[in-house]
Formats: sequence, structure tokens, C-alpha cells
Amino acid sequence: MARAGLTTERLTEAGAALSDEIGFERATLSELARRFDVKVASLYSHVRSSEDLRIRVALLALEEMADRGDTALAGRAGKDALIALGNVYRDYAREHPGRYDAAQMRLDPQTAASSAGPRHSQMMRAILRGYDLTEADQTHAVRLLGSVFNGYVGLERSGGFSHSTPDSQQSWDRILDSLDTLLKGWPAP
Amino acid sequence: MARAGLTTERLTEAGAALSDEIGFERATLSELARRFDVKVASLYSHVRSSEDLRIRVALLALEEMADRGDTALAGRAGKDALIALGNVYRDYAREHPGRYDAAQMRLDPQTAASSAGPRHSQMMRAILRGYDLTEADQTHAVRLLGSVFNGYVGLERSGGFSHSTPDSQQSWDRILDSLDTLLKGWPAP
DNA sequence: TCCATTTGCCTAATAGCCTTAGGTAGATAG
DNA sequence: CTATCTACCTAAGGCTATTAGGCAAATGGA
Repeated sequence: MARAGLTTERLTEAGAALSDEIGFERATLSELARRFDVKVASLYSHVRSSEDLRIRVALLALEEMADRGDTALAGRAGKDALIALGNVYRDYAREHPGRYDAAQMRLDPQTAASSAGPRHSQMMRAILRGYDLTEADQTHAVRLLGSVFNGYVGLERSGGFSHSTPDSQQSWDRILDSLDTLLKGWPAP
Repeated sequence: MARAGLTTERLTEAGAALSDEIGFERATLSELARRFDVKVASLYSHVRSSEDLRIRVALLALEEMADRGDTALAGRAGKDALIALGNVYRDYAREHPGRYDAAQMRLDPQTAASSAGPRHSQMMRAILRGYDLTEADQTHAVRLLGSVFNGYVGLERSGGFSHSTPDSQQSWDRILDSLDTLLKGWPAP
């Protein structure tokens, strides 16, 4: 019997593609096996469980977004950098909805710590160096940025404000603009 | 055979309680049937499908949060109101994690329109009347508030910033504070 | 090149959840 | 008190996940 040439990486990549195509929820091991024309049990040589694969897809998505973030931030600072990073998340979610959903998974602390998660915090901190904040305020601001980026993209994806005026793009621009203003004049406690 | 006295409402309520207890994902019809000491098929007289129940739990959660919001906003305005509403979401998520997860479901436009979703927008608009914003800017600001509230609670729940300093409460206070400042001096386009 | 080992994929089997079809007994109404 | 309704049941089929054990293809050492 011909071998399909499965590897953990290939399965993860295919799982990610499948998630984008039919949704993270519907991307099952069974469906994956069907696509590779292989029996489900065969996948267990490369992946510990269904959950294991989903975590791998989540980690892949986090890495990909971090990579895009690095690229986007190169040579930018201040408001430019802020906008660039925000767009990384928003664009990624549009292009890869399944992967983006995967990235929202709650990872256990161990896994989260060794994921690209910390890279995301680092990128936000890098942006904040363009503003004048104390160490503690930088942390608060990182959390604010994370909340706004994740929150906005999430609401946009759940259709919260499609087909209503003003359109989503305008709000997005306006929100990034006001975040910049806020960071420039970050209020004293 | 004694009857269990099932109704759609009772199942929805039990589904919500079960979600809080074992997680929204794990709250299955099978488990629900077990709790009521009833066969799974019996539930189908009261609920169309597994998905149907999950949507009902989501709608319940949205209603409950809106009710809490109304109560919290009564007699408050400006920054007080902002803080009060923010805490409604944060506290609700802590007290009812399963329900909160349910509320994140992507509902189809029909269902979303007839849900308590619009009440949430209305509450935010009510708060913004305490600030001086144009109609369009009010919409942008509603979206910003929604993003921050949802985003922050989501990140907090996924363990993003537990066990790190400054603690999450401080960031939350600081962020609400800065949102207030931002709204007071909302930048011109 | 041949043999030994590894390993990639298979079959078989179990278990859990979801869903539909059709039956029965307890509640309800005329 | 009977007729209808309906709440719950049994039975059965389908999909997903997971484990155990087997065979054949690939791999590497002599």
C-alpha cells in the first residue's frame, strides 16, 4: 500500500487550512483523514489526540501572527507601528478565520508560556517605547492594546457591526487614532 | 412512569448552570439528560437540537447581562456609569464562565437582532450621553467600549495576565480611567 | 545485497454524542 | 369517563474519538 507521507507538521498545516475552509469547530480528525485518503486511526501516529491537533493549529496561528507582526513593525514607530500591528491581527483574522479562532483557545500555562504569546506582548511593548510611559503603565497599556485588538476583531467577526453606518473600517481607523492620542497623553493615576 | 417535568426554560436554565459548572463545551445534551434522570431522546420534545440549546443559553446570558447592566446604570452617569457597566461584564464572566462563553457564540443575524444584543449597545450609548460626542463618534465609541470590555474579559479569562505584576485589577482600573479620559477629550478626526 | 528493525498505515472494536421514528402511559379536556 | 394529547420511552443509525494489535514498506547496518 502506498504511503500518504503524513507528518505532524503536514497534519497541522492541513488542519489549519481545513479550519479556514470549514471552520475551526468543524475541522475534525475524521475530515482530515478523509482529505488525506487515510483511515482516522492512522493519524494517531502523528498526533496524540484531537485536542492535540487543535492546540498545534493554535500555536501555528500564534507564530504566524507574530511573524507578520515582526515584519509589519520593522522600520516603524509610534502611531505608524500601532496601526501596522493592529492591521496584522485584523487582516489575519479575515484571511484565516479558522486559524484565528484556534488562536483564541485557552492554552494551559505551560503551553502558553512556550508559545508565541510572549512575542506578541513584546511587540506591543516595542510600540509603547515610542510613547512616554512608566514601566507599570506600559503593562497596563499592553493589556489595553491586546484587549482592543482582540476585542474589535472578535466583535467584527461575530458580525456585530456589519451593514451599519458608519462602516467598520471607519471605526477601526478612528479607534486606532484615539488609542494613539490616549497613549501620547496617558493620564497620571 | 413518573414525569420529570421538563420544559424548554428549565432545560435552558439547567444547561446554563451545567455550562458554568463543567464548561460550555462539555455541557452536552447527554449530560443534561443524565442530570434529569431522563433519556436523551426525551429532550427533543423541548429543544430542537444540541445547537438550539446552546443558542438558548447564549440568549439567556445576554439577557442576564443586560439586566445587570440596567441595574448598574440606574442613577449613574459619566465615569461612574462606565466603571459600573465594565464591572458588570467582568463580574458576570467570573461568576458565570460557562454562560459568558455561551454569549460569545456567533449568532445568525436574525437571532442576534432579536436578542438582548441591541440592549447592550443602547446601554453604551446611554453612557456616552455623558460625554460630548457627535452621532458618528458615538458609534465609534460604542465599538471601542465593546471591544475593550469583551477583549479584556476574554484575555483575563484565558489566563493572559494572571500571576504577573501589576495585577489585573490595577490594569482594569487604569484602563477604565484612561477610557474616561479618552472620551472626555475625544480627538477630532 | 540481504536481513533486522523501525514505522507508517491498516483492520477491528469500543465508547460517547446527536438525531429520528415510532410506541406507551400518564395528564387533560369535553 | 372517555378521547385526545403529550411527555417520556425504546430502538436504531450515523459520526467522531480512541485504543490494540497486525502487516508491509522503508531504512540502515553487515
